[in-house]
Amino acid sequence: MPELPEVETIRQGLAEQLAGSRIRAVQLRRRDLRVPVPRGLASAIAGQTVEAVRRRAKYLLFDIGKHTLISHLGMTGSWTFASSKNYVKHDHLSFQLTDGRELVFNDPRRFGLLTLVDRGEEATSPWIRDLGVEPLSPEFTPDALQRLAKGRTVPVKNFLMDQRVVVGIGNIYASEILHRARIRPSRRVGRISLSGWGEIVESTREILRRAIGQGGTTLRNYRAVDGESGRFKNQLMVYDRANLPCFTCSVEISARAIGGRSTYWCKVCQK
DNA sequence: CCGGACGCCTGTCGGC
DNA sequence: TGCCGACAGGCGTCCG
Repeated sequence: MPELPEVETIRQGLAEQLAGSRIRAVQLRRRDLRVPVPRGLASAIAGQTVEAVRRRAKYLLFDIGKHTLISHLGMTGSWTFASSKNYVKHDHLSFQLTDGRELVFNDPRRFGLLTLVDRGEEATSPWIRDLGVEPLSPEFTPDALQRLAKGRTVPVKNFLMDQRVVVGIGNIYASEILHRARIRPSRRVGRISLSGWGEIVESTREILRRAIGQGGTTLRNYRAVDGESGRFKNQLMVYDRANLPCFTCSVEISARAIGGRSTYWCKVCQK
């Protein structure tokens, strides 16, 4: 579900709402997520203070006492403040804060991740270790992409979604980025010119930055910590617009599966 | 090493 | 109304 703009929006909400809060108690209601939640997770963080909430790729990193809690939202994970003490279906973990509020992790499909590492040691964990460059960092450059793409035949859309190359881009933003860059999603990466990579870098930064500014994209489940929907849905140019007119040229938007995922593009605007 | 298919799990939606 | 298949914002594993 959530890509970088959604995870970053959640991070900002958590950082505002949570920094300095003390966790009175932790309830772990289900351990069988994508990988089992460590047995000792609840006792390790109960009674501790949340000092920061950081993000790496699509992972949220909560610095709590001597530990860092690593959380991935998978397709349907969410962190929200519960308005009442009534649990709803798929509430797997909750923090009762000393000020009376309660923060809940809910994930119907259980593709999410909750695990613990020593404070600040996430970079060497198997989840984080092999991740590629942050797209909003100075290391995300046309040269770096061209070097990684050299000799490869993957479609550019799959390449942009490969978290070992560049992190945070998922199925929605991959289509949006390539539309803005005027490049077809099926183009083989080894044959894209340096100026093509330049377009991709610029488009990626622009799309992600604007999407963060709009609080992300809500298609169905996604909600920010405060329950707000992402407003970038109104600015999607191609995603979920099969057979509707391209906003640039009025030709019908094309759609087909690439890499097993729904992909949208304009066959006139994108080459 | 690379690229592509598949499975994980639950909910929803459209067609019949 | 009910059933059934397809599909959903991610990612790890397996196979050729």
